[in-house]
Amino acid sequence: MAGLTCCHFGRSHICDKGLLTENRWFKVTRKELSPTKLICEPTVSLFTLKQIGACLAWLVSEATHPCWLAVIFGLLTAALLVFCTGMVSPQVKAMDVDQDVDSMDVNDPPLNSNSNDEGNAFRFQARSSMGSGRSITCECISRSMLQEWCKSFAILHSGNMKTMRERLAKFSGDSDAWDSSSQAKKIVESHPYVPLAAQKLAAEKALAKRMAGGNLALQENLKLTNAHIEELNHCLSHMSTGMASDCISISLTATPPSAPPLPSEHVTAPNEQPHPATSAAQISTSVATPSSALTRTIILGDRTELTFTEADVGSPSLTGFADDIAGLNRMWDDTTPNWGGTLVLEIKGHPIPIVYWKDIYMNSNCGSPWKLRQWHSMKSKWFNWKVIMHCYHQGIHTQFWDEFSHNGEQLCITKIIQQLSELRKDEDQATAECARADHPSHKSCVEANDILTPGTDNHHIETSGFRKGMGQSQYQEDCYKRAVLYSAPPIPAGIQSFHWNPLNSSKVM
DNA sequence: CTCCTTAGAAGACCGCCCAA
DNA sequence: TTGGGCGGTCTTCTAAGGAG
Repeated sequence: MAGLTCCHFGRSHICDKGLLTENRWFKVTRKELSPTKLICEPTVSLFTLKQIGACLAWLVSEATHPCWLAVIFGLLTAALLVFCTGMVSPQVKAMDVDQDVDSMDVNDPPLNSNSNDEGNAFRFQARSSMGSGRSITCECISRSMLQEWCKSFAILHSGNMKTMRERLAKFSGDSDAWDSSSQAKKIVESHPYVPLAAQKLAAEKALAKRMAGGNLALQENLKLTNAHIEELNHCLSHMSTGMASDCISISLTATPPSAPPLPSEHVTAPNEQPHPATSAAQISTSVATPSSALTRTIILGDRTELTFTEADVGSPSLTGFADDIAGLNRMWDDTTPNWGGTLVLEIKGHPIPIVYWKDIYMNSNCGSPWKLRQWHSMKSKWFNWKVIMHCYHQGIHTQFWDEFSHNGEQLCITKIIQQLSELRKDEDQATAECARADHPSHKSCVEANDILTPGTDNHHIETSGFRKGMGQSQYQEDCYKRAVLYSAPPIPAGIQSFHWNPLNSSKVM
């Protein structure tokens, strides 16, 4: 692969020569696109516009000639025109029909029902004359609504939400009580029964309607935009010197694509042949991008080499692990035996361990940052997870809970994070004390004391070491060295390393 | 209904890096 | 040398849930 960039990825050091430390690879490449992926796509989708955006970003970065800037501006205008005139059709995915079914909010079990949602959902049985033996699934009902329903059914409305859900579900199983309730009638009326077959049929019709191409005005706009883009292409082909093949090639029609998009994936699992080239007809979106597209490659814990583009990376998961640290542990790192392969973030169907997320979303050491905005919104959470997992892996997990329990009950995640923060501060102080103790007589010790005393205005200076991205042990070493530098020139020969253990804050030298 | 607790989001802070 | 951007960490705020 051309342009391979050597970089540091998490705990591993990667270069084009191979694995340096652990079995983590992270490569940034500009992947040559296969000719089959240059086939024009038959409709304008959001994905297409994203591709155009990617092209423009590349062009801006490459443009050195004023004419190029003019072309870029023209393309931007075209993209805006496409978007603002409502010509953008949602990317058609295989799930579309199911999504339409779900949107009906009807009664058969949701097609995409997820057991994980059970905690927030309950089901009215409604096996009575009103409901014809069906059930109604209610999700995301607020506490106040639950209380209101309980009151209207003359059942207890105290307790937590789970209790109320259970009471309501139980109540709905009593057909006599259910039938005699006016509130039940309202609920049934607000959830009209539609058989599953009818749901699917309606969803398919809605999908077909969406894909039908719209009205004449839309068709006209499409033609106009096609003309604009063709014009731009013409300019590009004349202007480009040595880059004739890089022109943007887009064809717009209002006809639906015949198949889902071809992913820009390049996955090579161990002992597995690369995916054969998919036929051009299957490409729903394709822009003949500049001759190369930025990709990254990670080597997963099972040695699977996963190459992906920014477009392959979805939004960060909204997942929280407030009451499921064991679950976090299962999703954190695929090189540990705890890895559960749970799919929270996936790239090309591969579950991505959380430990990789930072570099996938953002790592600018490996090229330009991706998903910077998304990463900013989650980096704080990710940092907390990292700290928790670091501690969780210090010993056996029962030790973790021994430390972070109160009266036999496990602490909540907020408390754990607070305690870990306190532990870090204690460690800072211990390190500073250690340095001062090692060099008590130096004339600069007063300065060292000022700088290395937590709780003072200068404490931020002390903690900055850990902030600058080094691990905790590295930070402690740095902190120690800083103190030594302020007090005496050489670092004592005996010092080799510090091992940070939040549960046992001892310094190993 | 009110108060307390908690999780999560957002952004502030500060040092490091790097290009000009 | 300097200033802007970035990354890591911490703090604050808000919304939702729990409990009396």
